[in-house]
Amino acid sequence: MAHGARGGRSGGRPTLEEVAARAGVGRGTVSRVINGSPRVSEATRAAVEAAVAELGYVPNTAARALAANRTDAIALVVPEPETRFFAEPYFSDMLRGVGAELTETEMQLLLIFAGNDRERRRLAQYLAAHRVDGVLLVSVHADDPLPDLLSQLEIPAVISGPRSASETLPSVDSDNYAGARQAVEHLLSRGRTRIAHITGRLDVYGAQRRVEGYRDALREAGHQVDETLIEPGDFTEEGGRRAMTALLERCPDLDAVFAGSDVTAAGARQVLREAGRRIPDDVSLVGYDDSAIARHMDPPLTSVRQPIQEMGRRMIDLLLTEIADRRPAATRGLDRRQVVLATELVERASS
Amino acid sequence: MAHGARGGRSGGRPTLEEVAARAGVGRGTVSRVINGSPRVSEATRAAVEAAVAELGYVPNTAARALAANRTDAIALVVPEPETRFFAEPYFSDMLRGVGAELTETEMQLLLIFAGNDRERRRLAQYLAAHRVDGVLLVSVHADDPLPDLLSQLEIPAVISGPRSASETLPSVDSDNYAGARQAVEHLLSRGRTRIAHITGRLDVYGAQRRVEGYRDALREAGHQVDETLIEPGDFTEEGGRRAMTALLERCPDLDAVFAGSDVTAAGARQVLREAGRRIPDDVSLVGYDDSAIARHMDPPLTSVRQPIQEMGRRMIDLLLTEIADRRPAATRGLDRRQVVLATELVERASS
DNA sequence: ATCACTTGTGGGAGCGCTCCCACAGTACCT
DNA sequence: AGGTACTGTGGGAGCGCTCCCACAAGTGAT
Repeated sequence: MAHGARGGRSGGRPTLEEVAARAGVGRGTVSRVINGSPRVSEATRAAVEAAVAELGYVPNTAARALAANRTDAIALVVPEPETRFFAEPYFSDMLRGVGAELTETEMQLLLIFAGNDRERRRLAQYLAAHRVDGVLLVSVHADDPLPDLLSQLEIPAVISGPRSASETLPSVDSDNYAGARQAVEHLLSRGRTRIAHITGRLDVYGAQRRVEGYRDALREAGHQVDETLIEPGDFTEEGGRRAMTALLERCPDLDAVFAGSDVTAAGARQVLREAGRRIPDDVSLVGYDDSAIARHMDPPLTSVRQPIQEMGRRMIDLLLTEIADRRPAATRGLDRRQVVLATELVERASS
Repeated sequence: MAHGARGGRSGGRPTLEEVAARAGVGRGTVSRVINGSPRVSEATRAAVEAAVAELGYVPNTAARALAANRTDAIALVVPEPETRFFAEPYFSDMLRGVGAELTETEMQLLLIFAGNDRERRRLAQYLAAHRVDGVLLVSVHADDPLPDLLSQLEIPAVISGPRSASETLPSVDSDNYAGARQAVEHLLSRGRTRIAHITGRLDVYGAQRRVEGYRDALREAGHQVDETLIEPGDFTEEGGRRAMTALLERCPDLDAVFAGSDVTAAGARQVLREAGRRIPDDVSLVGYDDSAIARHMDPPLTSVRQPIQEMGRRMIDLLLTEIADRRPAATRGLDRRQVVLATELVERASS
C-alpha cells in the first residue's frame, strides 16, 4: 500500500484536522473543545461540536497518548493466580467498585494477573513500557517487590491494605483492628469464652491487625489470651479446613471460631459439621468480609462487613488524584493518602 | 514544562533513535531488529541487541500504534452483567484458555463487560475509537447488534458459538448436537426412559442444537419425544430450580434429567432433593460443561465436557489469523473459520 | 492616547515509531 | 563486459494528536 494512502484520506476515520476545516477553525481550537478547555467562546464551541457530530469524529487514542505522554488507562494488578481471583468474592467486589467509579471517566481499566513468575515478568515489561498511567495493587504481601518497582518507574500506585504501619504508598483499607474487636466482643456477649481465631495470611498486614484486635478484645474483657486458640490460615477454604482440623484436635473445648474470611469460615464449618459440632449450638462461627457466600451458608454466617466496593471506589479516587497531581510530596497532605473505612458486624444465625 | 523538555532527553526513556546511535546503525535497522525482520545481518543484529540491553530500551507503544495503525490489544467482550461472569465457570475457563494462548504473543487482553445499556454505549465508543485490533465475543444471543457493529467498523472478530447455522463470523464451538446425544444415549443405556431436558437460553443457537440432539437421540432409539418433558431454562442456577419445579409438577414420573449446564443441574438437584427424589436412585442427572462444580457436587455430576479452555485458545488462533491476514474474503477458506470441537461424556455418580 | 492585561484563536514543532524508497554492495546470469 | 537480481542498510516522510508561542481584538486603568 502506498505510503500516502495509509490513513485513507477518503473513507477513513476523520482526523482532528478535518474537523477543524469543517468547523472553519484551527486545529488548536478543536483540540481545546475536545478536551473541555474553558478558553473557547460559546459560538466556536458549538460549531466545533456540530462538525464533530457530523463527521462522527472520535479522537485517535494512540496519537493522543504519544503527544500527551499519557495512556488514559490504569491497571488493577492481582498478584494471585486466576483461580483465587475467581474463587474469592473479595476480588470481584473490588472489581465492581473500581469499575463503577471508572465509568464516570474516560479511563480504561486493565485486569492483570501476576500469580506466577512468568506473569510477573510480563507485568514488569508492561510497566516498563509505561502502558498505564497508574496501578491499583490489591492483596499485596509484605515482601512483594512490586511496589518498589512501581516507585522506581515513577508510576503512581495505590495499594489496598498497607504493607505495614509505615506504608509509604497511598492506601485504602478497612479498619481490620476494629473489625476483629467487633467480632470478638460479639462472641463474648453471646457468652462464649473459648474463642478460636483462624487468621488470614500473616504476611498480609491486615491479617496481623485482626489478630491484635482479637487479642485486645479478649484482654480488655478480662480474659487471658490462649495462644493455642490461634491458628494461622491463608484466607482460602482449604486453609480453613486445615486450621479447623488442627484447632479441634488441640482445643476440643472451643466454643466459638472467628475466621479470617468468609471462605475460610466455610471451610471451618465443613470440618465442624463432620466432627458433629452444631452451629451455633455447640460452636459459634463468625466470618470476615460479608461476601455473598455468608448469606447463602447454612446456617447464614455472621460476618464482619468490609465495604469492599467502597474501597475500590476510594482507591480510584486516590489514584486519579495521584495521577493528576504530581506536585512534590511535601505539598501534599499525607493524611489524605491513607484511607481507613469502618467495618460493621452483620449478625446472622451462625453465632 | 518547556516543550522541548517533554521527553526528557536526559534520564527519560531511551528512544529507538538513541539505540541506533549507540549501535552505530540507522533507525530503520533498529526497527527491523526489534520487529524480528529477517533482513538483518547477524553481526548487526547482535550489535543492536547489545545496545538495547545496555540502554534498557523498551519500545513506546503509543508511537508504534500511531505509526503502524495497530494497537496490539484485543478485547474479550462479555455481553453479560459482571455477576454472571463470576458466577459461571464457563467464563473463567474461557478467560484462562484465552490468556494462556496470549502469553505467547505481545498481544494484550482487555476484559470488557457489556451487560447493560450504559456499558454497551461505552463499548461502542471504545470500538469506534479502534482501540483494539480484534474482538472475541462470547455468549452472544441471536438478536445481538454487536456483531453487525463490528463488521461495520471492520474490526476482526471471532464468536464463540455461532448465532445460527449460517453464521458469517468466524466461530469456535463445541459440538452441541453430538454432546446432547451423548448425554441422552448414556441415560437410555442406564435404562431411563422418561428423560426430561432443561434447556439453555433458546436464543442461543447452541442451546437449540442441544434440544435437537436430545430429540434425535430419543427418536433413533425408538422413543417418541414427549414435549412436556422439555422445559426452557437459561443456564443459571435459579433457572434450573424454576424449570425443575415445573417439570416435577407436570411429569412426576420422570426418571432422568439432562440439564443445559452444570449450574442449572445444581439448581435442579436442589429441587429434586427437596422433593425427596434420590439421585441417582430415583432420578438420574446429567449436566453440561463439566465445570469444577460438577466434581464437587453431591453426588458428583455426570456431565458433557466441553473443552472450554481449548475453545478459548482456538478463538485466539482464529482471531490472530484474521487480524494478520486481511486479504479479500474470497481468497480465504471459509472452511477453516468455523471450528467445531468434540465433546466427551464424563460419567460420575449422578447417573 | 498609551500601557497592561485578558480572552480567544491559529498553527509550528514535536512526540517516537513504521513504512518505504533509494542505493551500495555482492552474486549470478547471459 | 553488461545486465539482472537480491541482500542489507540509511533516512525521509508521515501517523494524528498536544503543547505552546504568537498575535489579534477587546477591556480598563493611567
